[in-house]
Amino acid sequence: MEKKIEEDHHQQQQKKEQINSTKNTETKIQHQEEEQQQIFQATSSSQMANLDMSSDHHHQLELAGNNINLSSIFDTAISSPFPYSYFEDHSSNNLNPFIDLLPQDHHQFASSSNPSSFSLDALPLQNNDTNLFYLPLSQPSTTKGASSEVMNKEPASPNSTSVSSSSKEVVNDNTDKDVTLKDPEEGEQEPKGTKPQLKAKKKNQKKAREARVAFLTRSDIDNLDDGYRWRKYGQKAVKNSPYPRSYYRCTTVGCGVKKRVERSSDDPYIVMTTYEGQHTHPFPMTRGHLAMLTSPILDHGATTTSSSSFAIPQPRYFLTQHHQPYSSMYNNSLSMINQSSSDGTFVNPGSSFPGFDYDMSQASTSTTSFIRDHGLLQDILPSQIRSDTINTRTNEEDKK
DNA sequence: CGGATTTGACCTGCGC
DNA sequence: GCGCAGGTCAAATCCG
Repeated sequence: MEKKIEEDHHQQQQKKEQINSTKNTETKIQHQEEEQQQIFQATSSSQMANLDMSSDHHHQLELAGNNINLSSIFDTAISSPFPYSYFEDHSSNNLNPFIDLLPQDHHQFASSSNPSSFSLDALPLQNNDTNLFYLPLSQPSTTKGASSEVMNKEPASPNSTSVSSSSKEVVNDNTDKDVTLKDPEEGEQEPKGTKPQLKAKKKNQKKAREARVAFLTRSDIDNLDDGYRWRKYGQKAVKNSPYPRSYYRCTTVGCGVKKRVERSSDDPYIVMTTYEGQHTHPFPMTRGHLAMLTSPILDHGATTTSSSSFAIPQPRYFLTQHHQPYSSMYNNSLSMINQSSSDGTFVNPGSSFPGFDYDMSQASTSTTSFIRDHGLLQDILPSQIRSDTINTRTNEEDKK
């Protein structure tokens, strides 16, 4: 076992070195662009990337319409192109089909005539037949240990809520396989029954999979701090991947939210975090989590009263390295795909954003409240941005 | 000592 | 029916 871990680690190191050497040049150019700190203004949102879940065999990401405006998907302040994208295989069979898509040719995007208008219209849909969704993403940092870059960006405007805004509503998927979520009311409080009892219960239980949200994060750290407390309850080797998948549950009593964390086999820098379910409790934010909430920070004064905001999983590095340069912090890009039900519909995060539902309605305003606290945030954000966001208070803050 | 993590066993669903 | 892979359980272990 230990031997295997060592081998895996060695492989990882080798991969990283490869990455370092091959991307070094691109990264330099990237940094120059990043220094400009181009913030992409969010625009309208009415479309959403849609994972076609009508079949477990589908490994396709559909676009809810042909003219997807990327900002309507991510609705985020984007300071650099995305080098990677992530589409979770809803069948949970294999992430690799999506991982295979990760490294993208982002030249086309980079050469877009208007760097500040980040639209999917300009993005190559390299496979029209399957409606594969390609997002050019930013370059990775390459320094081991200090390269906890979050690729995810929070939506700049909750109004358009990144991953949201579908014309379709989520429906319970009773036909989907895997995952049977406990009733949040039962949650972890439920006394464990005997195995036959559990078995019977599982049999009788209608399986309704919660929508999922997947984050793609560039980090050396597996366990990204998203502000919630998680307890690891399992780990499994993933087929065709040297990296295991870890399973976590929210430790809050009665909250049945789960998350899976795994590292891309193709790019060991990439950590895929998939959330499932909705928190039934307030966001347990602490000072240290200020850094996670980039949405209002980047919100350019846009209203923060709409339905969605969420906590992006962040490497702990960011939560502890308070002097992380702003540029590097926001150079990172986001890839977040809302998961749909197996019937092909997809979630409107505005109303039910898995794992973040509570936050959506609260954090969208509450996050700004935390910005009033200039404590850690001061170390992270430029004063200009802070000043844009410190004017609102929320009920949640008042509670504290 | 209590909570968190590890890890092998077990369960379930799916494809062949 | 069998094998495989994903997901979960729970006892053992670790750790602060």
